[in-house]
Amino acid sequence: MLAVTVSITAVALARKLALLWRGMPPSEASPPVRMKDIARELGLSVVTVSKVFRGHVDISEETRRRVLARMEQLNYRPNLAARSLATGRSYTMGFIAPDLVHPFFSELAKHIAGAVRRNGYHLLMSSSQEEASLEKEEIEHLLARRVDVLIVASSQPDPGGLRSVAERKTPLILIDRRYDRFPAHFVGVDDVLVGRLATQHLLEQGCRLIAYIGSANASTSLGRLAGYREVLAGAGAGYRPEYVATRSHGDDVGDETGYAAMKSLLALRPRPDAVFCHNDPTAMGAMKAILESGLRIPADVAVVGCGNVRYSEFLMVPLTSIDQDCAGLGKKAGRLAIELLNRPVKRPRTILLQPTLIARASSVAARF
Amino acid sequence: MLAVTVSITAVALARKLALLWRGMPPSEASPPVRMKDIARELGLSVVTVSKVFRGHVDISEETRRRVLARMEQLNYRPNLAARSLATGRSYTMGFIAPDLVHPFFSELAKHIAGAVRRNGYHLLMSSSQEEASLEKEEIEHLLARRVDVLIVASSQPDPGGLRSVAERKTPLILIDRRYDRFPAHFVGVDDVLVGRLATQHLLEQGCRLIAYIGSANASTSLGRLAGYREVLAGAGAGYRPEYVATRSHGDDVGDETGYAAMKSLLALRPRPDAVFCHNDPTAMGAMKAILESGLRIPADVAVVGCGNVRYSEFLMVPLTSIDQDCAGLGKKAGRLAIELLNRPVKRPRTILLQPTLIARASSVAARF
DNA sequence: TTGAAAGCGCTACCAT
DNA sequence: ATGGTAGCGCTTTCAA
Repeated sequence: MLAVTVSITAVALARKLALLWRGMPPSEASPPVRMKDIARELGLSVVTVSKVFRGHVDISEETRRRVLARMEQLNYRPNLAARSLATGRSYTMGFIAPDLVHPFFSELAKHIAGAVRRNGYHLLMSSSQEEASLEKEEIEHLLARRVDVLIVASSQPDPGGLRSVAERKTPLILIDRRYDRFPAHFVGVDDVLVGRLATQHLLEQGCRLIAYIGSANASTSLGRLAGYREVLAGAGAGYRPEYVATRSHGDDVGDETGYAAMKSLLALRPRPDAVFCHNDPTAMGAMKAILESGLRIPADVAVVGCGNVRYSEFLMVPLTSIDQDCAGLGKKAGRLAIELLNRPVKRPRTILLQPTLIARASSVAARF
Repeated sequence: MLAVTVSITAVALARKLALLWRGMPPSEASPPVRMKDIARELGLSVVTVSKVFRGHVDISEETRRRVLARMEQLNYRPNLAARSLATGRSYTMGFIAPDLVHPFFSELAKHIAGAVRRNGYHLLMSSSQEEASLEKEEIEHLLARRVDVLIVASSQPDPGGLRSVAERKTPLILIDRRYDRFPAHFVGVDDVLVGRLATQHLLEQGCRLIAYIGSANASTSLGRLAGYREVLAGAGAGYRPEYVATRSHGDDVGDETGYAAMKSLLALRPRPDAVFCHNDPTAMGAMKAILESGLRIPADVAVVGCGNVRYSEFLMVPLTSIDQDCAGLGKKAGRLAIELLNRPVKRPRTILLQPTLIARASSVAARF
């Protein structure tokens, strides 16, 4: 009997080694270790093993040691599907952005992920391509996956589409873009201030005919527009509706939108001598349009963007931009998310970070 | 009895409406609908409901209709944790890249996600920050989550770190970066050809002293270097080791690496009259260094990057770059991943796409 | 300090 | 065509 066992084992081992030798994985990998396996080996119950794993206190030091040691050896990893089913938590958060290739949102994703990582949380990310319907679909998809928290930089024109989420028990955190009087947590910057900073800066550079390129979809764009108008009004510089370009079509490609919008603005008389763009990709497109028209930046037209995206300084003309502290936003959102897992659902919290202007060549001393 | 029931329902409804009215979510959302609920309502068994949901054939048209109708009404969503536990699949794939803010990789992620989306798959994404140890950690993390497929743009200096993955049953797809004689699927471009295209192009522009900036970590960089050397040798243009800069430290910030490397290269005599950078962020850094030194692009130094990243044309000087068909890579990888879910594990497949050169101002007619 | 039992929601297998 | 039974691997509750 023993001989037979040995010989079978030997054959199996030989086969395995042969496969490894040829650089191939074994045809049948050993199935993952389960608590049951460890329990049986150590003559304990599954419950005890589970308790040790979760750091429960009513376990003797001796037992704990043995279990942990064995887990280490076998490289035990809990089956999260099983755990999810039992606990009702997925240890997963959803993050939806209009465009994950836009450096602002990918940077955001990176920092959120970093903030929740230590708590064993992973991010399921989706891109809505700046389309409200796709966003709704993705929200449903993530909700079906039972994400524990949903973080959304929303593309909904109004909060109606998010209403159904708010009605479920999954906590919802809006980031960057928000809706007034909508019962969800919010992490972002003061967009009106963003608009003020940018416009004020352009005025200080001597610009007088300041245009704005925004998007009709995004709340951020509206806030920035408000700040822009406010400062213009205060300066007596006059607000001209024709200097404001806000497209409503889904622009997950801000650069193209910015290019087209700037082309139109440049055709106006008097021609604008500055443009404030509601995000950096849009500003890139605008800069391209300006240079193509044979005009100089900032001498003929000064440009200010927003987001202070990673590659801003490598653009045609280094881009002045409003920094939104992307890293800060991500971290705050991540921390808030973790907090919401345990705390009872309190009233919506709003976290606002301060935007700051980073001056670069695209605007500095435009008129001098 | 009926009266009582009605009154309870009415009270509950009123409470719910009151809450909605105030714009707040109901304090306790109704728990998700389960197959059990639908089965009970319709006087069927859970099994039948399950079969309908999964499009099984042995179901009467009548039953199917009723079940689907009810599911629609109740907006039924399966509990994926339960399904995972029962099937052993997570309906999730892992994607690890050196840097998800790098537009090349975020674009890749976007297309992979798009390709697997219709199959009900979501992507768990992680960034390894170009560090081998972090990558290993993330791999373990994703494996613990039982992702069904793992797609990795690896930062390992050698495949040793991936060996343990290859030995498990989770299919592994390497993307962009690969290792010779390593038993994993691969989707990428022919990197030697990339190097040839870039170098050949620069020679054709009249450049003779062509430098290379790469990374010691990435297989891609080595392949491109090989192509570069090959062409230089063939042209009798001579290969000068001092013109090759490959840093080994983790450069998830290619732009800084490129900047520093270019600074050194510019100090050489004779000074290079062209530089081929193994990716676009590196090229951005290099361009900055060149312009800062008061030199012109391409007249003094021509630049070619690789990746043809979304914003390449908006840079200081529109950047000539080797396009790797990012969208194609993503789609191919996604399709392969789906295929691997069902097919038995066959021998590693290699999918190579053709790179193409996109000429822009940073290199064109450099010497004329 | 330990563990038996029950159950999370779904699917696989095999009867009927 | 339909459904009963038996899990999947883990946590929760409560008894020992």
